Amino acid sequence: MDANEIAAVFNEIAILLELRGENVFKINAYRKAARALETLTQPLDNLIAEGNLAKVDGIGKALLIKIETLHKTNRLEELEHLRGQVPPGLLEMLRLPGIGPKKVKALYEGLGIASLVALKEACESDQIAKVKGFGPKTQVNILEGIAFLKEGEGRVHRPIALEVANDLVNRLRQIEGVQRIEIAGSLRRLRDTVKDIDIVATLAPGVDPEGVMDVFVAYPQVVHVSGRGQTKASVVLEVRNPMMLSGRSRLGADLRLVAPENFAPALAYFTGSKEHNVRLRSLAIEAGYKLNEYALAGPNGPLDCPTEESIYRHLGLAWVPPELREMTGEIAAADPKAKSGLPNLIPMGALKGIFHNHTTASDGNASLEEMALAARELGLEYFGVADHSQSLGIANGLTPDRVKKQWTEVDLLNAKLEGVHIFKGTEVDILEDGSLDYDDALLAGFDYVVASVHMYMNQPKDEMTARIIKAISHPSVTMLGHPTGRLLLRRNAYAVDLDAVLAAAMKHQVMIEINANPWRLDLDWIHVRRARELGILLVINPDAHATNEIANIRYGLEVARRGWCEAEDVFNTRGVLEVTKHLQERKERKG
DNA sequence: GCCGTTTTCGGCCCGACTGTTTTCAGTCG
Repeated sequence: MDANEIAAVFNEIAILLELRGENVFKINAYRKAARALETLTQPLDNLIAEGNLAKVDGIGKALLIKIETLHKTNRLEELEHLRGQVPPGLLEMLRLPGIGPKKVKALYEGLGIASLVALKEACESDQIAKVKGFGPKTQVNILEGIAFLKEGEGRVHRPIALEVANDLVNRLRQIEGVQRIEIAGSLRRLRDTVKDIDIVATLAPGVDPEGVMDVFVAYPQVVHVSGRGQTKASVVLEVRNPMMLSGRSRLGADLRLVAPENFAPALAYFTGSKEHNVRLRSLAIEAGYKLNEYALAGPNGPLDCPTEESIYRHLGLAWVPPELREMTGEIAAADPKAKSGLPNLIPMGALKGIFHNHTTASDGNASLEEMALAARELGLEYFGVADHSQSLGIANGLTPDRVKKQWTEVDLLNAKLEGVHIFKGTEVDILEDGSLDYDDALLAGFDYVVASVHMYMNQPKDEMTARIIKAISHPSVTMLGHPTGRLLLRRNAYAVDLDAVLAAAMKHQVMIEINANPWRLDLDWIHVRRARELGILLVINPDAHATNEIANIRYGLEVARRGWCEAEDVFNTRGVLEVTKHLQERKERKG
């Protein structure tokens, strides 16, 4: 097993121990070790070979032996023993918001409930409220939680699906006779979560499709083959998913084999969205054609469509990038006669720096220097440090004294490092009443200020809205961090009137963050688009807590593209000189 | 289970919310 797989085992052990009511500090030790494994700076093999694993913080004698056992044998007796003692249904119950190990244990021991299905029935027949420690409110919350989980069921975050899809496609591409092969579907449209993987491929004439299908269904992560024919096969994959308590998730994958001349129509068809396709088909009919997954055909047979561009061209349209095919105005914009055409989308490598990042000073796991160097390594010109502010004790937020020490450190590093400039920032907490977690004098000393909500997320909508607007009205605030607080497939956005917030951001010339953490992606694309239309400047930030999280900016760029952004809509496409000038002028103006 | 110029036991980021109680346990970040 590699480090990530062992980390998943430790996380699973932690959950199982929790359900058994074990010592919480022991449980935390497993979690801490898992996190350490996930963020190793050296390969696990080397650490073991050189006997340096025990030097890693959080890994002691007992866990060292377990790591070595798992690494060597892929098995751990303790895990199997624990799995045998805890009904698997308890793990899914833990996914309910507001339900933790103690409550699950109480329900299991009190009513014998060991699955979400049984729990739902017990709620509906009013049994739960009778258990000690539970009441009518909890019963309602459980039912709402079950409904929420259902909604997200079967969807996985983009990086998880993308990793396995790329691997699968690379494997299929190596088969002799496979000519063109592409990922289609929502993955190609850059959606933040996906339900399944769609792959379209063509074979050279005379190649037997069976051989390709054999490889597809024999892919190691396939756990179920739900269909298999000459042109289409469907499987269910089991993939590693750190977001799930079990560490695993299932998602479907479809492979479609088409004749070479049908490739472009098939790719377009299976890319979707369904609504976009429906509109394209009706345009085809208006033009006297017929469009389906095989061809765009006229009265005299199929038209030559070797590329997607040619299909759109036959319909009198410019090619629409897949990420815009959501039937939100893209077809009208693709008309050459349209007043405003399709956007010139921000290129994937367009960012020159980042602003929202953490270091070991708060809750990051790399030093300021390590983070800045990692940014430089990725070709960025500047790195903004924005550690948490003092009230966020859980994240080791910085007191004013520690802020000033960090400023000194920044100055020293800027004198020393070449090729990367460090900006002094903070992720200051927006307190319950909308005031900020540092005084005005200190705030004025930063190059820029990211303001974010981390506490009191359950405020009523009008209070939350007023709170955020008050915060971004503060003259020192440069950008609003993760504006809605959502966690994809995990937690909904908090109640907030986002349009009112955007209007205030516009008024006060505050930037809005696209948080590129792939588990957040907050602001979402639809609101990115709205912000852009209002003329609000956006900023893409990784919210990195480790050096390897800086590369997450790609997911933020994808959201920006889905939100129709061009390079000029995003602040950090600007170079270090321009950014410095902008931040300075802004401070002088707001003074 | 980890960690230690507190060195082999006794701590382990901790404050606030929610829903249940009638002073608090469980959950969350």
